[in-house]
Amino acid sequence: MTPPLARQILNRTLKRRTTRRVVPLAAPRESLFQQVADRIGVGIVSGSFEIGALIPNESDLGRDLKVSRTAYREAIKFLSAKGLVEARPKSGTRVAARTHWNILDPDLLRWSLQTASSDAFVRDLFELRRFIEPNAARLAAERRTDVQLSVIANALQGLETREPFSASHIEADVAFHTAIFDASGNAAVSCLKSVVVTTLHWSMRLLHGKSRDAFATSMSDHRRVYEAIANRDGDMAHSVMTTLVLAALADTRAELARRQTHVSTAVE
Amino acid sequence: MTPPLARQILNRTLKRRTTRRVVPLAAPRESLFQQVADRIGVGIVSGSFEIGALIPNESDLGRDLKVSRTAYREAIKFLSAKGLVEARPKSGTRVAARTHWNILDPDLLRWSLQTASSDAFVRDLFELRRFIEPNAARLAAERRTDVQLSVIANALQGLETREPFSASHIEADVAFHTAIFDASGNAAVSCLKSVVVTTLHWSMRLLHGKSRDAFATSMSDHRRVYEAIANRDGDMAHSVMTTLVLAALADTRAELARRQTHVSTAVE
DNA sequence: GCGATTTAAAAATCATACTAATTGCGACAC
DNA sequence: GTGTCGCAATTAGTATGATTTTTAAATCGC
Repeated sequence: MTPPLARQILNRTLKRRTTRRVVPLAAPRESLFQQVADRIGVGIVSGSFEIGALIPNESDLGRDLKVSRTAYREAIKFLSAKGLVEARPKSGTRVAARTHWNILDPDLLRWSLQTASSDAFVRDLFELRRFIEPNAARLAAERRTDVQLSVIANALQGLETREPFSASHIEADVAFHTAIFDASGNAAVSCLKSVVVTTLHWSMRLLHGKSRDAFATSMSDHRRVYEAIANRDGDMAHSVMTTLVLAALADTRAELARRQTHVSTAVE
Repeated sequence: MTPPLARQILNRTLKRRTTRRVVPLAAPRESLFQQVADRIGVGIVSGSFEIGALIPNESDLGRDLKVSRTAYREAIKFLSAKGLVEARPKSGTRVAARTHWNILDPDLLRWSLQTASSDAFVRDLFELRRFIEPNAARLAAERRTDVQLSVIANALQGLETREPFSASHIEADVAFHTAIFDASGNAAVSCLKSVVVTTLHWSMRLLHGKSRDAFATSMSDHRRVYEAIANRDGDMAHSVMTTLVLAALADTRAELARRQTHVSTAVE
């Protein structure tokens, strides 16, 4: 008895195979296995596939999705590399326990971003960011090269000139924080930049257009971080970045709480 | 022109396919694709495959390893999920740039552990650990349940009763640090436990049998961390854990420097 | 030279056959 | 009834060949 819910979700929109495939206009043409991996990945992260649930077996799912076993299996291997699924002969392929998930993996974070994430997960990621990013800023202040500094400077300029809450603004924001991680000179710390990028996207989406004075404060904080790094003042960089992260967290949590209240009120 | 070095390395010991496969006595019988993934993974992490180097193409490598294209391709997908390789038609499958590697992935860390890691990488991981683990200890102190505390207590007892530098001692050490991450109540932070585990293994391997007084200090630090968590004293947990990590880093770096000196002297 | 077109190499996908491992059930003994 | 052993069914794993798609590079035309 395969879970009908899962199958429905998978079935919904995935492109059907045609002998001569229609070229989607100006689409990047993601590979087939990757579409399958994305779909199942999102399904798992979003909770449509419950923990321990069976993923429809190779022949069934393959037939439903109109993809060959090869594509299906490669998707599964891709997911198993991220700890999302575990396959065993006879028993089948199951969604692994959450503790096995490599939730800091960039793909997983991207999938999380696509789903309504739990409040707890948002908190966890912001908490981690708070532990990491101020230290990354300190390292950047201590170790940056001039070239790296100029990359940060460029991003800051973009941040200050772009229309607030526009797509190009968030792009500049991502570039700014990414540049700091790159300048930290620590490959392991740099790996966590995707955590920050994810929280940035959350914040922007939630706070879209709200609190223009909070926005102004944030801009001035960004500039002060830049200046600390330019002056090679590690302590200052650490301190200002801490302020910046805490402010972002506070705004985000406040907005989440507000929505939560609205929902509860609406329900009651 | 395929890189002969890489092929030699891959060729060396991988089990040859036989119609009726010899059962390796008491071996867990890793799947074939996983053996291939491990082998290539170690090859990449260790630097035997240089960045940007071509990995022998499907038919060539498959023939050399005596595995089917299926197994080879699934291994490649597994590795690409960790950002180690990138495949493109016509140009082939290449080792991705280091910045694309997900070096915090448990498998990657395991592979790194199997190879002589660069001094810089050891430093990076210890640095990250220093940023994370004290904060994890603080969270554990603030949020632990009684059950979680008892797990930490058990590990501590193991740590204090086992023979120093024995296999079961390092096992208890890993259990202690792991239990603290589990008690932090933050899934994202918990994901980084493998970083700590890796540094623990490095330390133990390097310091095997040396500095018995440093060892005694470390034991008393562990106990103080436990007590802080038991007393729900977050600041204390943070502070003692910082001391503990810094001491471990100092010991490890001193030993690395000593060996480095010896090598240089020998060479000159 | 520069852009459009062709070409070829390699990965991607499909289909199918076969192998191996694991689980679960049922027979059997106690 | 309870436990153990062995068989059979199910499912993932492996192998192989054919075909399609993608893309880098070479070629051609201007």
